[in-house]
Amino acid sequence: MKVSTKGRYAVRVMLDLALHNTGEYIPLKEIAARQGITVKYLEQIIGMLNRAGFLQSLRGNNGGYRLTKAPEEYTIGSILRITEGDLRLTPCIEENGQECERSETCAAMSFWTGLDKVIADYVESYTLADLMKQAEDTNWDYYVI
Amino acid sequence: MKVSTKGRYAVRVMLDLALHNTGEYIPLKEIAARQGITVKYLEQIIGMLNRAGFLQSLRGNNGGYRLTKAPEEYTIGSILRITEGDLRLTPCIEENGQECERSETCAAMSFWTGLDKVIADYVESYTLADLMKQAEDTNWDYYVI
DNA sequence: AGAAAAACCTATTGAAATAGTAGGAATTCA
DNA sequence: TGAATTCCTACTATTTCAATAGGTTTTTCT
Repeated sequence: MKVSTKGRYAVRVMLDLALHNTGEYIPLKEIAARQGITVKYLEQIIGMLNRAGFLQSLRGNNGGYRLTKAPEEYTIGSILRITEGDLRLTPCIEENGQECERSETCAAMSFWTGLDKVIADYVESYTLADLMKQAEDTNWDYYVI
Repeated sequence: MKVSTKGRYAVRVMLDLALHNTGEYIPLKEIAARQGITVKYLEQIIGMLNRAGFLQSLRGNNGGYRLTKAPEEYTIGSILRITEGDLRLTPCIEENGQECERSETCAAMSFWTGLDKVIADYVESYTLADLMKQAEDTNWDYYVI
């Protein structure tokens, strides 16, 4: 019952791109250095974000990545869902909408679906812009973020 | 990012004990049959709940388990924590209170700790008594719970 | 006393998920 | 052409998960 490194790193990468956004493409090498994560591992993660349309990329020399939208438009939930998949803690309801066979008689069903809802509501309530604000409120740029 | 079967089964076992509570000891065999889970696997799970003081047990013929407290006194969170351990989704703060090395500069820290808090608040807000009510509101006793 | 029924204990196992590593192909720019 | 980059996908080691398994101990009933 943990968020994987992929999910956490995805948030860090997106935040890094948001904080260092100049309109130019930012090479993964720079992000990896700032974040202390290998380029190779980040390639996989940023690849998922890119294929989801969250980023624009440019190959070759001077290539890299940049955001396609304003930071306010990325909820943390949407970022996590790219790498973690569905964020539900229980398989009461599958992604295809199919319910657990016990659902008719399951007294815990509403507890679990309620739990999934508070999580979903929370992660949707935060955006990249909120995290940027957090970063700017602290002395983030004196450190390696 | 899923609650394990141990956690989910623990809730079902506790609810089963609460719904079938007569003051007598209930053998695991009965619970296992109702829940469709093997006795052997449930032994491990109920053992954890028992060692945590959530149950009274009696060995030997006519032995079994029963609750030690009133259903209102068991939060679902407390049950889940027995089998799942700490319910935090991220290792920002360890169980021993030690913080992640990045915590000083981590802009996502308050996001993650806030997420853990909404989860903790939610799971503490539900008790076994609430689930019993859910069970009784539906036609639970016509089915095998 | 003896048999049966239950809790109790802990090792083992197979499968899946996690957290990367690795090697190279394709693209772009200078 | 060469360097820097993205892009793609296979592989691997470790850990976690979900049980299974094989017993030992305790208690009650006959």
